[in-house]
Formats: sequence, structure tokens, C-alpha cells
Amino acid sequence: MSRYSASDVEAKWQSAWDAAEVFRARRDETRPKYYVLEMFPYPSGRIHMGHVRNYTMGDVVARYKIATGHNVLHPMGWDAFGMPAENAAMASGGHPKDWTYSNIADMRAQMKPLGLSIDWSREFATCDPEYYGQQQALFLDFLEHGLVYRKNAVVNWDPVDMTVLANEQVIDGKGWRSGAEVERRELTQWFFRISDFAEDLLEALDRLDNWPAKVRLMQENWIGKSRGLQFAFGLIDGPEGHDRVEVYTTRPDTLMGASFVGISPDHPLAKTLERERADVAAFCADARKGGTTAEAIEKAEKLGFDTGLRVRHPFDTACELPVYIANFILMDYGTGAIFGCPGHDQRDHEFARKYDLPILDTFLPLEGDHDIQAAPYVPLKSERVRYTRLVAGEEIQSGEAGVNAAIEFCETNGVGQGVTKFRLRDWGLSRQRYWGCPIPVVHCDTCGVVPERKENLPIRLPDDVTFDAPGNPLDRHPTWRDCTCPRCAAPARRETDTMDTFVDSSWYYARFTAPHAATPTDMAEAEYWMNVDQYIGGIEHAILHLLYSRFFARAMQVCGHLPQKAIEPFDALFTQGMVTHEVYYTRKIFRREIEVEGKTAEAGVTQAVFRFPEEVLIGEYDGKRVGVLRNEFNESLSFAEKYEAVKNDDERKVDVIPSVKMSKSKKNVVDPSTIIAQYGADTARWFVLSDSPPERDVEWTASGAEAAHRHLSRVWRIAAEIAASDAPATLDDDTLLREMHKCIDEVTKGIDSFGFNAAIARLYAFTNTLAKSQAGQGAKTTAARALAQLMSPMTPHLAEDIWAMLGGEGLVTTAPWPLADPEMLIDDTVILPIQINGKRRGEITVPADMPKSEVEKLALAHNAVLKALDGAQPKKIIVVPGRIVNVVV
RNA sequence: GCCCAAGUGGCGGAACGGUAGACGCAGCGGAUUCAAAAUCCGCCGCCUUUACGGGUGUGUGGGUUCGAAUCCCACCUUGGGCACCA
Repeated sequence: MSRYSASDVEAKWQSAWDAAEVFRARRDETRPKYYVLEMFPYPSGRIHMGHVRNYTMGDVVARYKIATGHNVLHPMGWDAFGMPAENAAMASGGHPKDWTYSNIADMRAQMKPLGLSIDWSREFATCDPEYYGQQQALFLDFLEHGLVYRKNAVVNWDPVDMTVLANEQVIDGKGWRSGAEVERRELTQWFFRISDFAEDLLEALDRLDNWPAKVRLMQENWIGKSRGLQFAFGLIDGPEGHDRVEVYTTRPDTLMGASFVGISPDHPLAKTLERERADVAAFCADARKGGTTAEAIEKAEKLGFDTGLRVRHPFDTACELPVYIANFILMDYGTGAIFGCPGHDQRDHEFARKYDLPILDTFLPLEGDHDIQAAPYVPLKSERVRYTRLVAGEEIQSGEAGVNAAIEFCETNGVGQGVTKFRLRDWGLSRQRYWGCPIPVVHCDTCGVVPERKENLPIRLPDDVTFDAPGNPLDRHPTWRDCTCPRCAAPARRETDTMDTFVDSSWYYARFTAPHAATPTDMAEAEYWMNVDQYIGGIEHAILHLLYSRFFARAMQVCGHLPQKAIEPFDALFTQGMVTHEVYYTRKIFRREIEVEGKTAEAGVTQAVFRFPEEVLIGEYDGKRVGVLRNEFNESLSFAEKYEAVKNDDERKVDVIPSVKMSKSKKNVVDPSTIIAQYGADTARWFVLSDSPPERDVEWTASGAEAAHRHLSRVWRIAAEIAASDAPATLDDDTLLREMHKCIDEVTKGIDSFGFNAAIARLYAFTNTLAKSQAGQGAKTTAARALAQLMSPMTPHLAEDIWAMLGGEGLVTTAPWPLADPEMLIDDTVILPIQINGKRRGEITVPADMPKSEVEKLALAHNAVLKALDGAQPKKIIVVPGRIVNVVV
């Protein structure tokens, strides 16, 4: 009998699947459809273990659904636009297009050996003109339906690279590439009206029952609905055109504690003053410096500028409040203006102390006192308080009721109205980048901004561009910008901004239903295949990608590109954990002469040098995981001997940091291609699914991979032995077959509920049972075939091979999923543990259907019970049939 | 600061309110072998006991229950999300 050879087995069955076109998805109204999708990869050039885990999970679902009679759509594509391609072009002089397509070819070649059940005929990359042309068509439709518009917006501007930076690209207030101080600059940009859908996007979350609660909560917080009061302060002697300042507040009950009004440097009033007064202009210019990132904001000092203007308090016209321009007030939340209540807000309190403004309380704790001058009093949401300066309502209320009463009071007295605001802002999609989808509009001197004609799509990116200068290559292209106005035919200029790459991934799931349609989607195909039944990806996309996709599904529906039922495109979402690995490092010590108080001394600067797993040999020494460099030693030495030789040498001993996400910079990566070459794809697939629950991180270990491979070889060997044996007809078939049905039942439930690790544990146990079974040839063959079927979603190549060995009909991939016989799940006799006062003291074996009274009698006759009762009567006996007996004494 | 989740052997982790630790890793012992690899068999929470057994045990403290890893309350720790949001 030969041995299990993964490479032969895997190549053989992949060809068999290709030949039979088993993964080709075609519309078929006679079968229920099932659309399973993993978040498509960015073509960085190499696949990593995270990809393997993600696609394996999707593959398990897809293959299981095929076996249960579904018409499965399981596509793959490439999220191919984006900065890394441009960076590579700048660094090495190539073209982003070549870089991207060559990476795609490499990654496809690494992915195919995994044996995924993908319909490769539907593959596309978002940088294919066919795809982004349809995206441009979508943009034009959105424009026509008022779903996208142009406005001025404040952005992070890198003055050296002459480009807009995403918040993530601003580090310590400086551009990540140029190192230049980032400015806040106002640019005219395109925006999707996602905020128009805020209420619906929020409300619909409740119906996404098969999404993780965590993701729904994160989206809820991101959308950030709040209820408050919007009203105006009358401005005294303001500049022309300014007689009031509109303010939004979620705490109108603190209105009587107002001691100043603050406006954003970008507020219209501030801008008017800026034009008239140099001091205001100077302050505003200063305030606009610095990025818009969280860090930049955190560090920035809170500054105010007293404009000298005053407003009247709406409830006390004698009370006049100063108007400050403050650098911490955002123009794009609320009205860009606030009233400051130092008594009940930490930030306002600091501001008041700094600029010597009055600090007033409007309520105090129900019991006790609070020194409002020393610190603001900020009660918990549910905390009841004692109002001291009433806007309205009861003197004692909990926070929310107080706010509602205040809104009602203000409304009835003609001071503003209750409004609902969202944190969610419109989605700015303009990027001053080359490697993205061109925004299909034209700028005409007479007609203004004019949409491109659909028949001119796709507006293709030019290939002849250079990356040797900063800024957008499209801007400096000699001819690409030149065009004629679609409206008046006069010479005009193309928009050179491209779309945010999040746009590309916001509708790819829909495009997969008809990847080559002449319109963005084919409604008949979309009607059949949508929604995605199961979407699988990383938690890092919990907010933006998923929110944008939900918006796009709505917007596409408005434009007639998706059916009504696809308003929520992903029926079920699963967020899988990462693949982690230990980090290994040695040290490099730099010795330097330094001068301390006039004397020279030598100082060592230590730097960690990360090492790849294959560079080191790891073992245990003194109870700690440590290592040595692999090639430094004679193989005959024991690990302890090797380690002792280097343990006092910092530059040669290897230290181990506990497992973290695999990353190239830490060198704690294991290349899937290496593993596939060494053990085969099935081993990699089996390993990433076992051990940890799929939503949690899994630690890749060499010993774990070894064990996975050992197990698969064992399964193959057991199957081969059964196939070759001619054992007598029946010995103990019943035990094995019952075990088989239980295994079918549990593995099926495991796969159905994403309990892959539990399903795999069950398969291990069943393999052990099968290996030791005394059953006859027929039962063993039946059981081994069931094992092949149950393993086929996880290790499809191995499963095909043993299925064929055992005389299974056709491909195991398309064989109908085995059904558990309910009768075989119930045992004739059961072992009942006997508890005395809740502690296990013994057990009895009884027929499963024994009546309670009989079980009681048997339990009371048990030695341990007799001993515990010592002749007394039990207080109580609880018999849970098939489970347990508890005697209370 | 606000919101959320999770704490179980040396490790990853199982466990509809019903025998805690399935399954795997690591470890230990044995068989096979000239030897090794591979394979097979057994042991494996902690304390105690030669053994049978007994005690104890799911972050900490309380509660509900015949019975709690699981439900409730408080606390501790770790992880995640959000945050000049008015």
C-alpha cells in the first residue's frame, strides 16, 4: 500500500473538478440558490495565512451548500485600485497597472492550489476598464438622482506632495511620505449623500439578525443619532448679513448655565470677520493649521479668540454672552456653533477658566453638594438631579427626561425646535490620485460641471503617465484632460480626481451576479442571485466597507440597478479572526562613546533584529520558550546544549514574543505556498479551521501544522486499509454505525453554525472510533465514506481520494450530504450520574426509556446513596431522564 | 471619558442550567525496531493517598437554583470600538 501524497492527490482532483466544471454557477430555477462571498483581496502580490483562513471558511460553506443541493455562487475578484501600486511605481519606476496585474497573476497562481470551489469564470479586477466603466455609469446615475454632489470640504493637504491625505496617512501632523507639516485646506470635492440614509441605515440594523451584534453596534455608534434642540442667539450689532447665531445642543436643560458662544473658524460669521479684521484672520489661519486626525486634535491646545461681539440669551435678554472663535469647534457637526456651559462640561470648564468666564450651575446632585468652580458637574445619563436654574419642568428629573422637558418648553416658548442629528457625515469620494476610477465629469467654461455621456464610458486612465514628480499624474498629462463639453461641444477639461477605492468595493458583490453585463448589473441575474447569503471577512471592515456597501445597495436600488429585496445586500455576515504567530528576535548592539559630565563612557544601544520562523530553532529552557539560530550548530547537539552555548550572548540567543498578527515587519509570517509545498493544501485548510473558534484568532504553530498533516495521513491510511481489507461481514456494526450517525449530526450542526473547530474535534473523535472499530467490512466502508463526505468541505482533495478508494459514486463534492438517522442518535441504554446534594457520587446504567420511578428506586439502592442517607429518608429526588439523578439528603 | 466583549489545565480550546476539561498541542511511560523515522498502546487539572478513595477546582466576592463555567448583582483584569460630536 502506498502512502498519502498530498501533491499528487491535490493536483489530480483539482483537474477532475475543472473537467466537470462543478463550480460553474449558472442560473437554475429548479434549485435553491446560495451566494457565498469572502471579502475580495487587495493584490499585494502574495497571499498570506489570513487569506487562507478567510477563503477556507467560505469554501467550507460553499461546498457544504453544494452537497445539500444548492446552486452555489462562489466568486473571486481583486480590489485592485489604490495607493500601494502608485507607491511601487514611484519607488521602482514601473507602471501601477503592470504591477497590479502581475500581482494578480501571482496571487491567483498561489490561490488555485488551495482547491477552492470558485467559479473563476466570473473573476474581475476593479481596475479593469470594464468594471470601472460601469462604476462611472453608476456615478452618473447617482448624480442624476441627487445621490452625489459637489461641495467645499476641509481636507488634510500635503503641501510638498501636493495631494490630499487620508487621516491614516497623517502621522504626528506630518505627511507620511513627505514629512511636511499637513495643512487643512478647503477643496471642492464630490460627496455621496450617505447621510440622507442615516435613519434607514440605523433602523435597518435591527433586522440584520445574522450579523454579529458587535458589528451592528459599531455601525450604530458610527451613525451616532442624537436628539437635541436647535435655536438661535440674537447677535448684537453683528456685521451685515449676520443677526443671529444658530446653535445645536443635546443639553438644552443647561441653557441657563450658558456663559459664552463659540463658533468654528470655518463658520460664516468667522469668515466675514476674517475678511474685515487682520487679528481674526491671523487666528483663523493658525487654527486651520494641523491635521484633522484624532491625534492632531488630541494634542492641539484649545484656543479661543474673543471677537468682541455679543449675543442675547433667548430667555434673559438682559444677559449678554461673548462670542468666541474656537479651534475645537467643527463646522461639519451641528451648526458649527455651540453655547458653552462650563458648569456641566469638562471642555467648556477649562475654556472658561482660561478666558475667565463665569461658571454657573443649572443643576446639582440630588444629595450632597458639588463645587462647580473647581470641576464641572457631569451626571450619568440616568442620574436624577436637582435643578437650580430651571429651563423647564420638574425640579428633580433624570437626565433624559430633563432634556426632553427642556426641548418641549423651548418649543412652546418659540425658542428653537427639537431636532435629530447624526454623527454620520457625507462620504467624500474625491482623491487626487492616478490609480483609481476617474470621476466621469467635465469642466466647461460656459456650462460648468457637466456629466460625461454614458456612450463615452469608460473614461479610461491613460497609460502614458509619469510618477517622477509629486502631485496627480493626471493633472500634468499633456492631453488627457482635454475634451469637449458634452453639452455645448466647446473645448473643456476632464476632472482629474479619481474615486476613493472604497467605492470599488461597495458594489462588487452585485457585479459578480453578472460580471460582464453591459450595464452595472443585469436585473434578472441580480434578482436570481442576490442577496449574498453568507459574507465572510475581517472585523476591520466592520464599519466603513459594510456601511458603504449598505448605502450603495440602497442607492443602486433607487437607480434601478438592484431589486428591492437587495436593500440589505448581505443576509448573514461572519467576521473571522486573524492568524497569529510568535515573534522571534535577536539583538544587535551598537557600542558608542558618549560623554557624561566631562567623562567619556561607552554606551550600548540595543536594537531588536526580527527573525523568520525558519531561521530559528525554538525549544524550552528553564521553563521559558527561547531559541537559537538554526544554522549555527552541529545537529547532533541537544537543544539545551545549543542554547547554553549562546545564552549569555545577546546577539546570538533568540527571544520569543507571544503570538501577534502575522506581519512582514515582524517577520512572523508563514507563507501558505511553503506550507502547501510541504504538506499540501488540505493540511493548511484543516489547520486554520481547527483549534480556535473561527471568530477568534488562531495561532499558527509548526507543531500544529505537523499534527494536522499527521492526522490527514492517518485518515488516508485508515481508509486505504478498509478499502483493501476483506474482513468478515459483521462483528459489531451497531456501535460504529450509531457513532457515525451521531458524528453526521454533530458535524452538520457544527458547519451550519460556523462551529468549524468543534466539527473538526468531532471528526478526530470519529476517526479514532473507526480506527479501533471491530465492525465488519460493510459497516466500516459505510462509516469511512461518511467520514470522507463530512471532511470534504474542509479537506476536499483528501476526501475525493478516499471516496474514490472506497468505491463512492462520482465525486464526493457533488454527492448528496449524508443524513443522520434520528433513531440511531438515541442509545438503548444510558449511564446516569448519581449526585448527592449536587455532587457526583456514582453512576447507574439503565435502559433509556426506564420510567422515573424505576430510576429513583435504582438510585436509592446505590451504595453511595445508602451511605449518605444512613437510614434516613431523602428530602427530594430529581430525575432528569437521560441526564442525571440528584438526591437531596 | 463613553460603549461593547471576554476571563476554563503548561497551551489552543469543549461543554441545550445536569458527569467540567471533549478534541488537539506539549509532556510522561510502554510496544515495535539492530537503531532511528514512521506507527501503535497507555497516562496526563491541582492537593492528598502505596492503592481504593477523599478534598478542591472554570478571574474575585455575593445571589438565584435540587444542581451554575453557563443566569443575576458588584468588583478586578485583558481585548476591542468610539471620542474636541456640542
